[in-house]
Amino acid sequence: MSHKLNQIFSALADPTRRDILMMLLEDDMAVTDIADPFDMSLAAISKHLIVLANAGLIAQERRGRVKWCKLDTEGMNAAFVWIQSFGQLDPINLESLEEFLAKEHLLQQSDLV
Amino acid sequence: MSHKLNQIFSALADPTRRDILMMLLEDDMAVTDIADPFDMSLAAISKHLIVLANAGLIAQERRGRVKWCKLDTEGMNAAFVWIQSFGQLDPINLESLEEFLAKEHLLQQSDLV
DNA sequence: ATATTATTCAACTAAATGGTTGAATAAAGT
DNA sequence: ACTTTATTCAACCATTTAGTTGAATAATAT
Repeated sequence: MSHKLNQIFSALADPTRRDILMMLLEDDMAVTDIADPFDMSLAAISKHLIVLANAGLIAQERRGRVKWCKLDTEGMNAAFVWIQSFGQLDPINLESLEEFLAKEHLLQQSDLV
Repeated sequence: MSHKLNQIFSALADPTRRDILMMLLEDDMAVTDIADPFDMSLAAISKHLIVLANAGLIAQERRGRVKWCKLDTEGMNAAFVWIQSFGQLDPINLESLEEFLAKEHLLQQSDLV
């Protein structure tokens, strides 16, 4: 588990990789198209994609000669959950929010983190 | 801004540093006390703390010969906000949660992200 | 069959990272 | 004054990382 968080956070630490994730929010993309806007070799982008895939931040599927890349929520979720469980967050205090919602029976316990 | 996210995520990518942050959830601590449970030199921990401080994840204040370390929410919040703004998250859909709470007037708009 | 397109592999390089040790600094206690 | 305690600095080392280039593989198009 922890070693996956290592991979996830370290994948997110690179601005090129964060940019790629943002691009994939729009739509699934082929490797070449992802590489296009970057001032960097295709091989470099290919490596970045492998890092993202190993972290569970994207999924890749080969169709013909094209390898399609799409977001995988697993990695991002793991990061989100860790930070969330850490608490101490200004914008929304999730701990108390969860407590509140649980009390109000607005959501089932199982729906919460 | 982006360069701060680099520092934050890269700081979070190391398990020792994540452990340190968890320890600081309990209470503020001196460098030596933080180092104690780790099978690692004091100097190594000192470096980890500098990385955490540069990322805005902890704040350090020297009092006498002791340097006290405490959590700084700034870094964690920045990471949280980035992931949040990214959307696509399973466990709690914050967008709709915010909308819901706003509608219900349970929280003021200004309390939300 | 041949050329083009999509992607990765392999070998290399420069820089960053995470650790070590021993010495240095600085404050407090005796 | 001297010693102990708290922390960092400096120099070093091994490993990882992010990039490069050129060749290799594999599928599609002509």
